[in-house]
Amino acid sequence: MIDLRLLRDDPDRVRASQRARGEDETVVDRLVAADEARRAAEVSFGALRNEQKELGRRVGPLQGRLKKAGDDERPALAAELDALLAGAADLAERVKAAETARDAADAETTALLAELSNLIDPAAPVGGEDDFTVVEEVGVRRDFAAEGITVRDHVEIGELLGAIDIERGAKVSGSRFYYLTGIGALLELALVNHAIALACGNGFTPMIPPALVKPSAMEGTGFLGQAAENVYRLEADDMYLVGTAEVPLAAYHSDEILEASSLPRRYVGYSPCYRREAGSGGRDTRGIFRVHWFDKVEMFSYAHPDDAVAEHARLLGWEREFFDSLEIPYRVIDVASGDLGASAARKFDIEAWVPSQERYREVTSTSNCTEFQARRLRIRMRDEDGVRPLATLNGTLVAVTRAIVALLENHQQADGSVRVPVALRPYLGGRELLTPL
RNA sequence: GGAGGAUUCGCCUAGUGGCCUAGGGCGCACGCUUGGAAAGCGUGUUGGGGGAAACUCCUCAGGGGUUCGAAUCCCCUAUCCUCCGCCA
Repeated sequence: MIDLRLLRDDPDRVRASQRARGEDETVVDRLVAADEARRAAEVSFGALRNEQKELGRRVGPLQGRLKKAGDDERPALAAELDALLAGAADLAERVKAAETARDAADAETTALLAELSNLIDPAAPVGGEDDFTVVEEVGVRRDFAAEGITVRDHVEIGELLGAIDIERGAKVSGSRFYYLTGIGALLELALVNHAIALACGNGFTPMIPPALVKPSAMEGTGFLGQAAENVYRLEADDMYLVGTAEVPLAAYHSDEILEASSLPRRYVGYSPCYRREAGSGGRDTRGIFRVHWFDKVEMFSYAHPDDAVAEHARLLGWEREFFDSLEIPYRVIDVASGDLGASAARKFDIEAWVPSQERYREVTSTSNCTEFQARRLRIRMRDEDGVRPLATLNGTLVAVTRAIVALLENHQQADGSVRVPVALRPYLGGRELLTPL
């Protein structure tokens, strides 16, 4: 959620942000009105409650005097007490009514506030999905024709190597499921270990987080808005399967106040990710590029808001370092405003070259959520200026299935074998080549 | 799944219907003292809402209730602990 004070002071800025996202901007005016009503209700309740407390404070002493009073003053005191209690009873009614009104106004404001997406970073390109800007292209794309190689896609290579079993994935779990088998399974472990090692070397704390979370964690990270249709919900237990370790890593410090001096706090989580892929029917149906479940190593930072932009650049830097080490050509794009998630103010994707498709495809993504998630999850920091929300950022180190797609395809050889990039060899027992069975 | 117990300001704790407007200790911060430190003494130390401010309200795990008035009494929920059962 955004800061209500900012909404009051500069509603135009919020409207502009909603517009750039292609989202409803009328919510802004409704929210301004609701906030005003809430504050008025707060004042009435506070005043009445104060009156009630003052009255209440007089009851005790009066009862004491009545107890010790002689017969002559008793009737007068008793009458006074009765009058006091009668007044208090009447006041109690009004306090209760005012409290109910206050709570209702509060709930209304909170509900509207939850609808608002994060303010976009003015630096983000404006527009829809295709309006991204290319930041940089990195690496050299192989000329397979010149090498005399007929390009196989990852499904073919995966079969040759005995690395991916899609048919049996479908048999057991349905479409968009797979087994990683043999060298494929080892490849996942190698990628994960390599990623975790890179992160740990840069001061991240490794984490194995729960992949099943309560509604509050899902809501707090902003996945129950427009993204809700892509989330698996376990009806019987009112729990959610996470689509990314970002969820448990963000909720990890919910309701906490962190010392500003301890920031940035960096965690790297390895978890399964579950996505319903509603609305993507028919897209990327072949292979393991778009699946309902995959494993992922995700970086997560809790940062000082003033440091968030720099931290975002650092996360992107580590993502790039990882794909550099895999010797896979890629480009970095600055995602356009209309394609940002509800929580993100700005987002950079790394898109790896996929030879079989002859285009770049998303393999990682890093978002600066500024204070948006932190407000929802009540994560704050304490510094000289007091207590206030901090910034959260996340970035993929490796989404295993997509990395495998890029790796197998970019490093394939004429005979269907796959060259192992140097950086990965230590994690595969020194193997330099994956060969067909 | 069953039976008990617990949950108060970072930590420990007092508190069984009205001077609890939540007390004390530890820790922490600042000050006094000191050549410097320790000790000692003093002051401060949960968050949040409203308000320009004075100030005011909320916050004793969360939610409901009883009452003129709830940390305190009642009900529900959550989490943790102990024991039993079941399972790995």
